Amino acid sequence: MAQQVDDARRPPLSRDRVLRAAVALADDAGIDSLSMRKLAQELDVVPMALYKHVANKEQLLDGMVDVIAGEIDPPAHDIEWKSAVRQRILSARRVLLRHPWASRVIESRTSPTPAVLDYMNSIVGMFRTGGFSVDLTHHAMHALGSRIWGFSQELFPASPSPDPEMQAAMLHQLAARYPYIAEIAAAVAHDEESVVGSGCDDQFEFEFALELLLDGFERLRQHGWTSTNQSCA
Amino acid sequence: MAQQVDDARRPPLSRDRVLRAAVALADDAGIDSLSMRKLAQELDVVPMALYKHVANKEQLLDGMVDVIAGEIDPPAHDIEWKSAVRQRILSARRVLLRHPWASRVIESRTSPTPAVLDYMNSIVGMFRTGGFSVDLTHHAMHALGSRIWGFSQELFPASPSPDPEMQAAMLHQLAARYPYIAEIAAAVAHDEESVVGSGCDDQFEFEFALELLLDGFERLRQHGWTSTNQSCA
DNA sequence: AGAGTAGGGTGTACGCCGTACACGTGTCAA
DNA sequence: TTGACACGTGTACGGCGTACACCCTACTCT
Repeated sequence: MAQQVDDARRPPLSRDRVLRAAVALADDAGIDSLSMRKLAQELDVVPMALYKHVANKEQLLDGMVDVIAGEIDPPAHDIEWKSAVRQRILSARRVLLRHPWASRVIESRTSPTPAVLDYMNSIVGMFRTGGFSVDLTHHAMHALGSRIWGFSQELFPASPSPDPEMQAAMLHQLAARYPYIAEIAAAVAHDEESVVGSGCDDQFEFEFALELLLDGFERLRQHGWTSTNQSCA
Repeated sequence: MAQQVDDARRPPLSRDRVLRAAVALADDAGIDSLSMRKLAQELDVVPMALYKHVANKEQLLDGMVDVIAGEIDPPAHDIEWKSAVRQRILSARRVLLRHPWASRVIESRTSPTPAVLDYMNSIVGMFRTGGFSVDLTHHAMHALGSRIWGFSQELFPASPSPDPEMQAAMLHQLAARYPYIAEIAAAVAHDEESVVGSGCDDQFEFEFALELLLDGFERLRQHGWTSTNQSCA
């Protein structure tokens, strides 16, 4: 009876509802705030109830990755391999920008889920139908690494820039010990005056590296590269 | 008095001793087993004693990264930029292979420590003295991303391969849903018969991608690439 | 010589976390 | 009617990071 009253307020749990709530919570509050207890609270349920739908927290995270993998645009057909790959990867990137926690979670996964395999399989397929050997495709996939997901490791994760004066002072201090880094920081700071934003243009950086790799792949393919007969130049 | 007896058995704590013990513990037991409590136990000390030497666990991890950054070989001089960069990065890679936990910790750091800045500064310097513009150097650094540290994101982190029969069965099942992935898996499995190891040759994969990027940088430099005048081909 | 002070190890306690386990309770099949 | 099953509940355990109050020692200053 009491449960029925509850049921009126909240639909019954399901694996899907749990996963979607988890994604929403991570989006809103950050991945560090995602605990089984908080998630349960969000769903108006006692923590242990979740364990009827996911085996443990690891599997919850796996499921969350699956959910967002499903948000990536379906693969395009009938276009040349490079555009197809780029398009798919940039779509993945858009998804990951909507879910900033996802990159860290993807990195931490220890074995791929079906949705992840589907995604990777489709990209491998693009190389293969684009005329790449199994060998070269294999190494290209490794070379792409996490870039397949549309993110690259940020070395300095966008420090919040204080007022310009402060910034100039810090730059000066930086220059004493790290002259080369300071040089770049200065150039970036200067660019900012024309472009908006508080750091590097991440999208540009990402696409720059992606094109560099794709062009490299193309060149190797044209030269009939194989791993036993290396001629990178 | 009691403390003096203790002192005979264990030297006094220091930031350095704490950090080294933390690195050793992470090496031996894995980063997941590294807790302030376990570390304190290892040092024969009460957990809170650590907090006189590191502000909190985050700073402990920062310090650990600094320790291993110090293990990277010093930069070489008087050789062309590409060899210098490659050499330094491969040295970093060797360090990281000795400390398998380090890549995950590095990724999780939120602001760079001095030793990290030193390392990055030296690599930036190699590009600059090698004739790269500030602009191109900047983007090259981003393109390298975590590869600067000698690791790349592994998408499938080396699943433990069971007996060959089992493996063949799994491959067959894989082929039904993920034909392209299976194709690669089959090729890798075949290679294994001649080469030892239970998966891809990580070192080869790493160097393949590194050379691809370095060659790409070189080509852009020769063509006088700038970010406002893009001609990647 | 005595008082004061700073540095560094200790003990206790709090509020989080993931989750094992035993227990309802509602639904449906036999 | 009875039993099985699915699923939400309640309690409890052992771990975590760390705040805070406390010593005890060594050293400085008068």
